[in-house]
Amino acid sequence: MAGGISTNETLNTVCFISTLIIWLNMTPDTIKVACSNCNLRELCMPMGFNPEDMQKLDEVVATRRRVKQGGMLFSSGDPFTSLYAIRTGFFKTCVSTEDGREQVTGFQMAGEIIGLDGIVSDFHSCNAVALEDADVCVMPFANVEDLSREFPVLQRHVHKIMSREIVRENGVMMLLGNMRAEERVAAFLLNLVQRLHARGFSQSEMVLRMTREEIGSYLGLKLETVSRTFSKFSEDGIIEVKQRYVRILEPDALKKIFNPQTCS
Amino acid sequence: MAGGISTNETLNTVCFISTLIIWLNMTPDTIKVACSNCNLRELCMPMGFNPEDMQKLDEVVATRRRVKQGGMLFSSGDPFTSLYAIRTGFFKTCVSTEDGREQVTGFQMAGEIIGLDGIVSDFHSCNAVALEDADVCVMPFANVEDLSREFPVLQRHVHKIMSREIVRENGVMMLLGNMRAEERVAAFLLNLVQRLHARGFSQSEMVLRMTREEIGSYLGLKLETVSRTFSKFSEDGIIEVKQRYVRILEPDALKKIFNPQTCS
DNA sequence: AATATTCTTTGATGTAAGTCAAATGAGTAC
DNA sequence: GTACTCATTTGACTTACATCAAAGAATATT
Repeated sequence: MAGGISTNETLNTVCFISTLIIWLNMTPDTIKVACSNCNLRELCMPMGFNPEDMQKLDEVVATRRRVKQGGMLFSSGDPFTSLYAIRTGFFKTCVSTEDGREQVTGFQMAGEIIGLDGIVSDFHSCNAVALEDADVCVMPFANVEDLSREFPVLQRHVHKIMSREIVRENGVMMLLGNMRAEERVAAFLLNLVQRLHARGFSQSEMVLRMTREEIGSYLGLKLETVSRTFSKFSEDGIIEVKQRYVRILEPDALKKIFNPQTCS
Repeated sequence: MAGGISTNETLNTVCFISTLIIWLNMTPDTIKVACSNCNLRELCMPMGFNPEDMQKLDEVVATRRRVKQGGMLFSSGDPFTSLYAIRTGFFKTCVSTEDGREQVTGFQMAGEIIGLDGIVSDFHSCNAVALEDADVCVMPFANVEDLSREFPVLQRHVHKIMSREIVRENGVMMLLGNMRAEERVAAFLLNLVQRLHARGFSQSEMVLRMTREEIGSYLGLKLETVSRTFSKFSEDGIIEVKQRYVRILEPDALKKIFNPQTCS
């Protein structure tokens, strides 16, 4: 596999309306609480169900939950009960040591599943913090397991989600263990814009939802190093940066920094 | 959670005979190919089955496979078919970039499961290399999924194994992103000896199965730094090192280096 | 037993990223 | 509009670890 964060994850087309809903940040009340008519379905649920099975699948989601910016969806030590599918908003997950050092372990956006860390011990081992106002589907894990036994395609889907997280973390280990600052930052930007693009957003522009310090924590760098690397890329004409706004001017140059081999 | 690699994973007692079997490196022919009378059962299988269910569970394992030292159990790009339960031997898993940089993502020993990386894409994304002659149980993933639907306790077990791997990797991210060389090496030694102890080996002595370079790759350090850190710990009277042999003289000192808070 | 090979240790030196510090810019509360 | 606060940028300097190099052990090969 390509080292670091995968930059060629493919995804079924996400229809325009779901993009609109994300942009307009519609309140959950305006949308029926059911996977069967959720526009993010293809992101967090398996595909290829007949209508009646799809309705049974709606039982996975018990409720919705809103989390304000800065709020915690769950914290380290909380009893584990549910997985969460992000409908809108943006999260970070992080672990911390007793002496207060924090490591961001991931950034999650619409359609992604969080809470998998809690399964092994029945307690969460990391914090999930909303970096903007968010809306999640609460999926009690007991429901997930019950329905997984009934629907092999859901079972397979759950396994794939967990495996994908393992593979993603392998990539982060490669980043942290082997790559230089510029490679890490390039990989981070490419991965983020790729995931946003898969959700119907621009493939060249984005507004970062996290601080330089949070990016640095994720990448094993200090915030000053992240800032300097952004400035460097900007001076080289590879990206345009204005605070949280980032535009990728030369995607190939970024890919080349991240992985010199696969680019001409 | 404590940052880095967990150092207090508990485990049901592993009976003396399994230890003996590992030590004597008995050939698989001498042992019936069945989980129901496997001495490592409590490490890789769920507990609390009645005898008839246990026999059905034997169907998970299709065959055994031997891997010589230096041999590959699977490589990046191989089609994914099975998970593997290690019976004897010691593995490393690693990912690599096109330009040849390698990142060791884990070291696995008897009773541990490898191959989870292949589920998401139906292809393996890492290499599993035997660091000593090894013997594994081949568990076709189709069998695992079929039986998981039948036995909720197996389903839960599979989920826990995957979640455990995610949590372990979170800890490694903390190590790589936040910790200094001494902390990383201390965490590594404590984690390794703890897992060996859970398998009936000494809680203070071990013979490393990997090179300094492999340890360094796992910890995001160069082999010289690993060697120097070992020498430093040795000079400080914390450990005794003779090549691959390591004896922990002051476990509390090691714990204190890894995590200053939780020790007096 | 001799030789080659691979692994480990140790020293000398280099450097990428960290640390410290100060200025600037954005966002928010009053 | 002014005063805070918090995030970001940039510069000057430091440092932990990497790199380069060479010698010494252990293991494998002949």
